Amino acid sequence: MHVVLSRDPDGTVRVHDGAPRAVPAAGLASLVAASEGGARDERPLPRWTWDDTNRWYLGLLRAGVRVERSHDLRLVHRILRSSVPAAGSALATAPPGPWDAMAPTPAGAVPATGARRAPQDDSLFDLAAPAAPEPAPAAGTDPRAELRRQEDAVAGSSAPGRLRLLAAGESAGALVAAEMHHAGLPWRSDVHDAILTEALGPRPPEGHRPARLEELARQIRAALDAPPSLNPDSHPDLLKAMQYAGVGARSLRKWELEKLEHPVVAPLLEYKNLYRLLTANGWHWLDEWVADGRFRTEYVVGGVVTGRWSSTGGGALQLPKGVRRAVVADPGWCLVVADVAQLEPRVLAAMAGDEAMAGAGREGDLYAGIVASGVVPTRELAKVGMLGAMYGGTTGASAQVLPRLGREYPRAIALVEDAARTGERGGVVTTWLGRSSPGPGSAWDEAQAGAFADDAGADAAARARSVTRSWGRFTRNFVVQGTAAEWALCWLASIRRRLWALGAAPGARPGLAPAPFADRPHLAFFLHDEVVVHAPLELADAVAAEVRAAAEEAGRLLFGDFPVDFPLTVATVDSYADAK
DNA sequence: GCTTTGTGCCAC
DNA sequence: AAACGTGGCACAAAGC
Repeated sequence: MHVVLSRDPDGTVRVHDGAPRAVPAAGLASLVAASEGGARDERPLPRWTWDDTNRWYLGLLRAGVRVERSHDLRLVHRILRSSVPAAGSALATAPPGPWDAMAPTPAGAVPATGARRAPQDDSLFDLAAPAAPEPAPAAGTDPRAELRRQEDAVAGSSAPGRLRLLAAGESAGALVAAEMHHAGLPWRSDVHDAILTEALGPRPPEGHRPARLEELARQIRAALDAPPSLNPDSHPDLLKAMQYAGVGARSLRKWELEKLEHPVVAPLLEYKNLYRLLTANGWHWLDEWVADGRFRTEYVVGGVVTGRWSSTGGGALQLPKGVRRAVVADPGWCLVVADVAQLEPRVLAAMAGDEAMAGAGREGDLYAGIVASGVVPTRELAKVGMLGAMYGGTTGASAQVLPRLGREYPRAIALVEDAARTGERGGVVTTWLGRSSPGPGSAWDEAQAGAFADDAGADAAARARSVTRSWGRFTRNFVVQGTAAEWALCWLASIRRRLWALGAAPGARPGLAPAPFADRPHLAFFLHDEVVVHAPLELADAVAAEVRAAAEEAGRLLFGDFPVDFPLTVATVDSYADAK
């Protein structure tokens, strides 16, 4: 079942399964493709087991080869290393080793794996450029030995079933991340340029402000009676000028400026807004991150402590709503955009076994369900109340409704309160599937020590209290955000498998995506509780149905028969901006 | 000159 | 309303 891949120093690949063998690097893609193609016989497909998904899989994808299942030793090691359910294992108790030090392989460091080369790759130009060498695995990392340690740690843990699911989900997530990097997010540079030009004026020469910003800078100076030398990009200078003009702002934050009444506020807010567009997603961004009609970022699986993904490159997880108009499906294709409604409170309800809260989400909108139960008068209060419960809010409306939520949903609220108390005590909390939080670290220790020192004053005690509560908010949120991330991993894994099973639509027009996705629906974007699938138009309805089925499957995988729903909003659109 | 820190805003 | 979780990123200012 597990087929472990390793690489000799000379690049030769060793394949460890029933019949261990060595293959030249150039032969790997065809070997993997042959194993994946053998689905017609009864044997299950191999679980490709490697030190790092990017290192192996990106090359395979560039050779047009997809795999069904994998096991990412680096990612699973990280989880098991600190997982409380596996705390007694040899893996968890060993001194730090090379698997702990391993960083993810950057996509740029991975060359295409041999075989199935596209014709244009054989050009003289290509021959003149030597292929990049394969990135070397870390010294002292024997993948077979590590796999055994991981299997032992899981089998001997207090929750083998859950940890096994987490390992499979994390590994599948790594496949999805590599595939989304490979396929890219469809991006229309011309549309993006039109958005920028409409808002800012035409692209200015390097080092110059766009016309609209220049005009707003002029208005800002006029409103402040400031000299032409005033640069609105300089916070200290601008604040000084505003003070001089008696504006009364303590900072340049948007929400603070919005409270003021002064002629400078309107042009300044618009300036900040457009300046942000220019610097974060302007022409430079377009030049750097979009090529051949695709935006390619690097997803970092488990890049957030809670298990959420992060990304590096282009700020992919912060794409402003305003530029999503540039995300447009290829001709003859569409985007199926799906997001989960109120994922985190639903996950909380299921973890806590809180049937009342799960029931509030039965008809769709969970916050509306809370209102319908008579707990709070408005949807807005239900929402801020639940968010406050999960984030640790202590002020305002959120704190006001918390007691009523606690009375109606004692199990759910107790779960997050317990997680907070554990964190405040310096303890570790664990998600539903077994990812544990880091310890509080030296800042927490030092704060407590400070409060007990002989010369401790009121401020030291206050600081200790603040650090303590802050860590409690972290662990409170960790269990919910982390379990939501686990649900999302299972959702993604299921979507990925189902999309491939749909196959190519007969007669569909090929898109611009590279093999193996040129004629198949594929995941193109993922944002915590939201996915974008790029699909041939003919398959839009089928894709939507599979994405919904995948959400049901994810709920069952995590929470079995517990009656909790994960309803989706699904939209089939030409542009991402048209979803919801 | 360089790197680090602070500010502020975007996403969920 | 602006305190209440997780991040990435760009820029200017501060520090070396």
